[in-house]
Amino acid sequence: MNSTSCKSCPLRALPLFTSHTESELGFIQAIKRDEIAVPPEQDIIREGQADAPLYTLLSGWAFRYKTLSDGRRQILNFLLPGDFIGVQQKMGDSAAHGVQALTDTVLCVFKRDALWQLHRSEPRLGFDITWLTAHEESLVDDTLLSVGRRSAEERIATLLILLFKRAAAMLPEGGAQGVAFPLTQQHIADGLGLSRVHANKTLRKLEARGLHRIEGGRLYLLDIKALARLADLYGDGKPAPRPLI
Amino acid sequence: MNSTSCKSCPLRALPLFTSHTESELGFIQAIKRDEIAVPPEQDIIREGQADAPLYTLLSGWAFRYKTLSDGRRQILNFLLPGDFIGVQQKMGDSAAHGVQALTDTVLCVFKRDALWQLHRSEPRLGFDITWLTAHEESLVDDTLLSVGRRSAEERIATLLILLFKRAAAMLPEGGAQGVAFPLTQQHIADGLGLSRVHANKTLRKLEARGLHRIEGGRLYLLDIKALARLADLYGDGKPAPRPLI
DNA sequence: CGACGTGTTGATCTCTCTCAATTAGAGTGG
DNA sequence: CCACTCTAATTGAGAGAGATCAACACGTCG
Repeated sequence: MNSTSCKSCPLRALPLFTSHTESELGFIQAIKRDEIAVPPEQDIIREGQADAPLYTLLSGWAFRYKTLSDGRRQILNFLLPGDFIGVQQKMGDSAAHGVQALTDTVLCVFKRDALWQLHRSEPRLGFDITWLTAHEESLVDDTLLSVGRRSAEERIATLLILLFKRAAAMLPEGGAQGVAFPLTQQHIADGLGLSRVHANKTLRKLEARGLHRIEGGRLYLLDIKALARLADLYGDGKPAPRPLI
Repeated sequence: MNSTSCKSCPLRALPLFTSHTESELGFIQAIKRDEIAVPPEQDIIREGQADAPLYTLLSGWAFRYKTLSDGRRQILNFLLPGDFIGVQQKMGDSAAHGVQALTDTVLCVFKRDALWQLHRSEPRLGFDITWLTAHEESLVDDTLLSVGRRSAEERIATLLILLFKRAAAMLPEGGAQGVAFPLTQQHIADGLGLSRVHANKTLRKLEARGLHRIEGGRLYLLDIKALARLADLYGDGKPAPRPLI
């Protein structure tokens, strides 16, 4: 069901994406194996799964996670269209984390050794991928800072701002009238190292203060200044100016 | 002071490192700019620093960290010889995290655009680097799981085991008679999202139970089984077998 | 209509933080 | 060799953020 051609990939229209040469596009098309749809709740990669293929998220949301044997789950980061899935595992190795669809998703499937092929014959794409990988790491870094050092209120504020920005960046532009927001409170809790109950109480507290609103599967930021102050973010997530005392 | 030649790099002797062709070694040598020594406590890269070069840690320990404007600090991961420093930041961008030396360290310095040069002319090295980057991310993933979902005892047990393994892997082989361990309790606390006081109390509790000992800057694991049970690690960090209920 | 998942809310409980004070060790200078 | 200093490690006490437990509301779905 190799339906979409890479040349007409909808993601290419987004401002985030670098332009590709004909050769690069041709190469991508050549290593693309399939295109699959995955419904919400379903695992794209199971924890410990061996030899998972390489994917690209074409549409929908997903998340990476790890669990402990007694069921405690930590969401490592959320995946939006354009993100890679499965770069982490070395060839022939098993996955150290699971990946699960959050909404209805469509994925492009690549052979596992595509990564090496790509580095060899299209070094510029290879370079892009190491950069994307490094960038995904920086998202995890941000979450680790939150979970390790921010209070529940601060964590929620941080998550709302960062997810809003990522979701808004996928939009055609225009009205900051809220973005689609498919997370349940359980996902928020698991992403921030909180209990479901406490995540709920904190969300309600911020909502009552008029900082944001989540309704009908959409997220509206009503007081970005206040949220950013809570999150200790300056500008757009640039590192904070450090007072010397 | 370009003292060490890449050909005789001490790191190459380690079993962890893949062998390189003459061409690859020559290339690395060619982009290597310098070799510098950094004393403990000193920043290798400051948070927010623009245009930091690319480094490789030749000897000693370091760590990546982020701080909030009021001083709260989270250590993202620890760096041991062979690790890369500074791949995360895009060219011309500022560093999203700081890097600080933990012991006396020696670093190889590379031009910032070495990364692209390398991808273009030595794709196999480029591939290695994306894999190394992905691997570093998986270390952060592990820590995030700890900080988000493990109790203080479990976090400490996990950290001790994982650091022990990494440090031991650098050793010539032989006696598991403990490894050099340069972290203060403050570092442990900042790496696990705990307060210094609580990290201390938890360490003492585990030590009193005979699980480990830290003495004279060395770490000894006295009851790895018990530590691994606490950490919920099976074998060597493989994902836990999931009970279906 | 009952079952189920998600969201709410209140009442405890407890793990971890903060505050404070003390001890131990390493380094310095006289 | 000994006072003096500084930092890291300890330990106890009290406070608090967030967890757990328990009910209940609401919407969806078979």
